[in-house]
Amino acid sequence: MKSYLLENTSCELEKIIEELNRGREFTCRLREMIKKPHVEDEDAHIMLAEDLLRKIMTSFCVTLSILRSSECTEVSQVLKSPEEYSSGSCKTLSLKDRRGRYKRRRTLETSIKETSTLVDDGHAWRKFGQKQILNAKYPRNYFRCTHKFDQGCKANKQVQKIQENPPLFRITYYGHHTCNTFPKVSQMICDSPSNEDSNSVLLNFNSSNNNHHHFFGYDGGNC
DNA sequence: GCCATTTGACCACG
DNA sequence: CGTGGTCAAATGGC
Repeated sequence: MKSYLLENTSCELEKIIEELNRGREFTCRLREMIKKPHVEDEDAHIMLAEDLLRKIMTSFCVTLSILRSSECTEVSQVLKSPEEYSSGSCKTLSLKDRRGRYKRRRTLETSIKETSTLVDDGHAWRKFGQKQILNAKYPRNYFRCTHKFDQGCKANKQVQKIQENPPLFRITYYGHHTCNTFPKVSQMICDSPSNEDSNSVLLNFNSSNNNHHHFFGYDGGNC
């Protein structure tokens, strides 16, 4: 268990260094561009510079995301594997016994949005739970990033219907996306009123809901 | 057969 | 001890 934590931490450190190096590289290139007094195609030159700027911002963004989300408690979540359970202090528990064994994350939301339309926010979410909440009319739905396990992305969100007429949903985001999967450019096909059932439509969210920073229309999904 | 969702079980936390 | 967050077997859809 402890070794898992260490491995993951050093892995994150590597990621951070890699990302910072990338940022430095882009910055160097941008500097070279700025140095050039005259260029043939000025428009292309500007576009290239903006592209580099975007990449630099992305680099910062990714680095910060990793740093922000690298608490040990969350790390242990990501790495919960069968081997982890069967080794070390965990005795030979039956599969059934393992249910619900986890470290609870900090209850520090990244952002809260309220919306009347549930449309795609560009990220791939995987529903992992639904819960009836005390004094709440509608159940709360729990989602994690699809890339939680393959890329260790720690982004989570909860979606809960607050009222029916007019429909209102509260979306609470936890953590930032550290996965490298770029969100698709959302088509913003809002208002699909046929989607009445919150249980079945919750994978489609509004891109205006996202909690991401926008840098020059940056199309990356890492922040 | 694979992958996503559903749903009851399990457990951390206040 | 109650509530809410997460796990994972069962189920469903493709």
